[in-house]
Amino acid sequence: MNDELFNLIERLANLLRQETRLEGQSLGLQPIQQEALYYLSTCNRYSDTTLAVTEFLGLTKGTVSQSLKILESKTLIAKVKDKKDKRITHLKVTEAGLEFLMKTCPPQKFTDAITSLSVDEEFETKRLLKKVLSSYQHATGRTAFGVCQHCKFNRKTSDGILCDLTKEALSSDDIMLICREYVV
Amino acid sequence: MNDELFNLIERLANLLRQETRLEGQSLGLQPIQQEALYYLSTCNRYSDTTLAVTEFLGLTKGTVSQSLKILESKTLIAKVKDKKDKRITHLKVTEAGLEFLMKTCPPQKFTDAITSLSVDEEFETKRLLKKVLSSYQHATGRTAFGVCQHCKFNRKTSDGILCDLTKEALSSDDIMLICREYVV
DNA sequence: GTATTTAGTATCGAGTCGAAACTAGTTTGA
DNA sequence: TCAAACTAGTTTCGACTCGATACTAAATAC
Repeated sequence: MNDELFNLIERLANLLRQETRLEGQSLGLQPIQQEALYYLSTCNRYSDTTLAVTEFLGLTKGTVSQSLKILESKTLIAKVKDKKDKRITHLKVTEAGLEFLMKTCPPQKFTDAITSLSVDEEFETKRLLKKVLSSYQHATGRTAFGVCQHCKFNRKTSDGILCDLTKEALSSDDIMLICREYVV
Repeated sequence: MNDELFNLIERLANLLRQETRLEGQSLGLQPIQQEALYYLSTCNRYSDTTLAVTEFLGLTKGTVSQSLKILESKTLIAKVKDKKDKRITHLKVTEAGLEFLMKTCPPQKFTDAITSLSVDEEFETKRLLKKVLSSYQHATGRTAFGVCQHCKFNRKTSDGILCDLTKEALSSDDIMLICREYVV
């Protein structure tokens, strides 16, 4: 069976989606809305826009705009206009949004299931899946979405950490977040 | 980050879903319809019913009934009434259905991406994901859906292979398929 | 021989989705 | 400099997903 890996990922994703659907019922949140919320809690200030969410989820911007509108109406995120570029709206996860994520993400039973792996096995699983994801993203020509500190543009200077792309200073918290401009 | 593994699976699944959506356009097939079709091509005669598909995909039977109706209307599957139990309808993948799956499943770019793994790595990835899936299925109390020949009820006798649950004879092709009654 | 259970279908309303048309702000370049 | 091209985001449309609920028909229980 050459398609076993495909099958395994699909099935894990189906279970995950199902549990996510259940977890979202308390607030009336759909799985995709929770995914968007989760992404927004992990990304940096260059990547917290409608378009970045669109790229991350691999949907169209009209669709994503709808989902974000619902998240805003439930006050799980807040829209903040960009100071410099008035076209851009930053999406900030609110306290209520973070609280929801803390409770539900990742789903409890998934976390339980992971404990069946040893520490080494868990590490190895992550490493292997990262490799597959990276190749797959490359094959589909999609934005990579990596962690800031591992990016080509991330530069440590005597004054602190700098993004060579935006020429802005970055804090040690900043560089832990996901960036849509990530380049290996 | 404790939720890294969760994130990786979600992202792989999103990419997969996107490519599946694209592949399905030629026949106007939605991702979930393709998943049902694919499942039906891999399952045995005890597991090719609406209810089995429902359990496999983790949805409700009403929803699945709709998707299967569409697959039937496109003559990708055919409904065959069970001889013994007239409530049961078996869902058989047609030639056209198999042809579509051959072309599209698993998606080409995913298959390409897998080649970035060595043979050993691919084997190890499968082993680890199987372990996670198995634990996760157990945690959620879902049907296991395993391959017939590895099932507790599968018994090799001098006369051939037997299912101890249904007491029916199985062929060597039969025991390669997925069964909803699978028990470790 | 009625009551319960099981397999599957039909219908509803809320939400997802892509496509396309739209507004508004920014950049480009003659 | 200022119109054209581009970019970020929204709105609307129609097809589809999804769970919930109510339904039909057949099998089983007792």
